[in-house]
Amino acid sequence: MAKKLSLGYKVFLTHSGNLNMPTSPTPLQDQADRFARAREAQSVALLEDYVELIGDLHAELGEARVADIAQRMGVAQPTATKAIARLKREGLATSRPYRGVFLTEDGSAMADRVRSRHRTIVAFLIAVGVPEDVAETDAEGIEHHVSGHTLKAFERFLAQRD
Amino acid sequence: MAKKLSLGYKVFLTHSGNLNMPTSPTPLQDQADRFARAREAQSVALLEDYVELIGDLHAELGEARVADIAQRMGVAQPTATKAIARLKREGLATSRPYRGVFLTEDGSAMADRVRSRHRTIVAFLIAVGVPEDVAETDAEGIEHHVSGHTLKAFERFLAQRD
DNA sequence: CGTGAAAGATAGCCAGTGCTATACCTTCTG
DNA sequence: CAGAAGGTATAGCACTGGCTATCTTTCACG
Ligand SMILES: [Mn+2]
Ligand SMILES: [Mn+2]
Ligand SMILES: [Mn+2]
Ligand SMILES: [Mn+2]
Repeated sequence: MAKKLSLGYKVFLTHSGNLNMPTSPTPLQDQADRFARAREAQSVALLEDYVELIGDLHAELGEARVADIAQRMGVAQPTATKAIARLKREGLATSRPYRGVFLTEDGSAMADRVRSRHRTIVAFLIAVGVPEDVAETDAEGIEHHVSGHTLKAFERFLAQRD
Repeated sequence: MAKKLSLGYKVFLTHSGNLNMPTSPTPLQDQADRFARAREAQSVALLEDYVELIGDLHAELGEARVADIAQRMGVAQPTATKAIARLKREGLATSRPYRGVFLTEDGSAMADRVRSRHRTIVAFLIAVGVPEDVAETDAEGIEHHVSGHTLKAFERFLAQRD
């Protein structure tokens, strides 16, 4: 810690902005936990995007080939292969060499969940005045950091707006 | 590519995000560009969080020590040291061994921008019905993926709501 | 003052996610 | 039905961002 100061109250230092709120100490640990959660979300983000995309490809083309996955993700083919290896390791997908990629039950469930969330967020952004293409771009990153609680709030907003 | 399908327009797909030009929809490339942008946002996210935090620490304690940075980020001290090395490499911060970390003009500007955006997003989430602590957590990840366009939409919403 | 505890730097490990180059397998086509 | 073409796997490199262990420096206090 910086200096010693009278210590003891440092435990109650609140995060950046507030300074105006009266109560809620927001201990140091809370902020660290938030960063940890964001890091965790990030580590899951790639899995989510791949799984959603593989589901899309099956729906559109009847199969998900590595080359298509790589092209749509905007990465080189070996990068996609490596990501698919991780999906398999985590029980989200299977694949037979030179044959394509398939989602497991878990992977399929994740894909549905992720796709639904993606659509809600895009619809919500458009509803608050963001142009569709911008909404689509921002949603691709935002989606991985929106909690169930926030997602519900977005859905409420969309429902009430009509 | 899987199957042959219509192809033919694939020849015109250009790499990299030229964006802004109204010509040709080419949805395939668009999606790849969106993923690329999300990846880019992620690579900047850590810098943004550190820079904002260093600014906060200077405001609260008069200095930013590595131990404080590490504690608030929820990482081990060498991890913070390594991140600070990257900040220095990118011209956002300086530091003197065993002394503390200081933001450059660029770093300071980024901190202000990032802090303002962070607050706007938290306020916006609260305004649509997300509890404060959840808003604070989700914002920590979301903030790095919100474009200027979307941020403006959030600000409009906050202004009109009253 | 001197010194020990705390802060910071450094070394080295690991996993993840990019990349290129190249070898291998399948498929299409003449 | 033999290649050629193209899709896929593999090897190997770079960089980021975690970690622990350990060494060095600073500074507060006895
Ligand atoms: Mn995404
Ligand atoms: Mn998505
Ligand atoms: Mn953040
Ligand atoms: Mn923030």
